[in-house]
Amino acid sequence: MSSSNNLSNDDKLLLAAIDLIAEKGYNGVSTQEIAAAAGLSEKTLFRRFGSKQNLLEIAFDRFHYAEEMQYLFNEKLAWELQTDLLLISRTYHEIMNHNRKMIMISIKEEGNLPGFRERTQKHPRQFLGILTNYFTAMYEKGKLIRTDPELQALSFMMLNFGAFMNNLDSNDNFPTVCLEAFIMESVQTFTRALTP
Amino acid sequence: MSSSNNLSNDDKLLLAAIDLIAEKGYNGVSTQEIAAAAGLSEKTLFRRFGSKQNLLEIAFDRFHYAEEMQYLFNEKLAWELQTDLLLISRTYHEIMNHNRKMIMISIKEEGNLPGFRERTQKHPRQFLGILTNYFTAMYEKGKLIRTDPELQALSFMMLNFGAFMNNLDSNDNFPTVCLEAFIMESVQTFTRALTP
DNA sequence: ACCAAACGACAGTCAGTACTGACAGTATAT
DNA sequence: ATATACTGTCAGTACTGACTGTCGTTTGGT
Repeated sequence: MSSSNNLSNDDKLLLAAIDLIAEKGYNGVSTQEIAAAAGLSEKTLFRRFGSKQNLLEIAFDRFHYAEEMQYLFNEKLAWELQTDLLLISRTYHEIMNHNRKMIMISIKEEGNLPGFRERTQKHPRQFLGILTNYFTAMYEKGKLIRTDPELQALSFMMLNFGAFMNNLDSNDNFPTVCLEAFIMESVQTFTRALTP
Repeated sequence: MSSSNNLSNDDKLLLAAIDLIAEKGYNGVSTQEIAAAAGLSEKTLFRRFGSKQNLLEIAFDRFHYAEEMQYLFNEKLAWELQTDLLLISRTYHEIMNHNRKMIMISIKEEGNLPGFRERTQKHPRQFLGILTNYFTAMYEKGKLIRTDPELQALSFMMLNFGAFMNNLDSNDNFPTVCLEAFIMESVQTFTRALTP
């Protein structure tokens, strides 16, 4: 009745693992808890995944959304700074938010489970590359002042990364600031700074 | 020979605890490891601190540097955007870097040991307040365009916060970008955007 | 109805961990 | 020398956590 989702038992376990490990850390959560949160027995957990570590590993691969965003830019860009930066900023937060639990895990567990950090940082790297190319192209079109495009791209990313990290624990640390207002203000700042 | 620092035994334990917990997390480190890293016996650890949790608690209070920065601004500000933002940015990174281990702990252990997060966020909050006031004052002096000073201050902080978080694990994730160049570029961006 | 695959309940193994107690060693101050 | 205030060693307790084996029960497909 209550836990009659149409999820497979495997997915229930994987999602429960992600939830709990993101919250309490890998060493802060027991296989009992994970199984209980999934509404299944601990035995099933080990039958299906063999070990706790393998459970997390598979969970990570299964639910780490790695959508390609290359096309998103090539198709949708208007080559007008303000609207493009808005699109980029929103897309960034969308993707990061989609993977927020994985990012939380990769940050917390970087000392214990090596290799996770790299996976969650594919997107940011890709973003940085795309954004750098975008700035370069905009400069060549005469729509941007002369700057170091990579440093500029990094600045814009760090700004959004900082905002994302600040909202990660969802109990907003800095009061009364909604993300949308923040995005619009910061995009306007960069637009004003970079237009010739 | 090797571990003949002139630190007290208590401080050796506290510093070892901070090092290891920041790296592996509270549940990822045993009291044995901490004592061994301090070059002391586990028994001494418990004799002096009673419990593992109390050890961390005291370590946090003892080595969480809470320097007052209010004066730093009131005294040193030149009321000229670029130089002031540079000062603010560098001061921010200095303080955050000084407390990097504590911040790491507070992020990793937020789900397990409540109350630590708040302590490490006193500085950021104070920073935000001061910076907001600064922007307001600068606007009244006619040296700033009209914007929401709090949002603007938040943007500037988030940018630096993002850069700090990105460098936290010290194996720089985004290649070949030194902090100083980043600071100068981002300050220039904000200066250009905010001067009338 | 029947079979096979998956599941749960239970007991149990084994290593690790926070923490304690008893006893002995070492330095310094008087 | 003696007291004091520290230490380290070692054995041990109580508990938890990852993981396994057994067996009976459930479930879905034919």
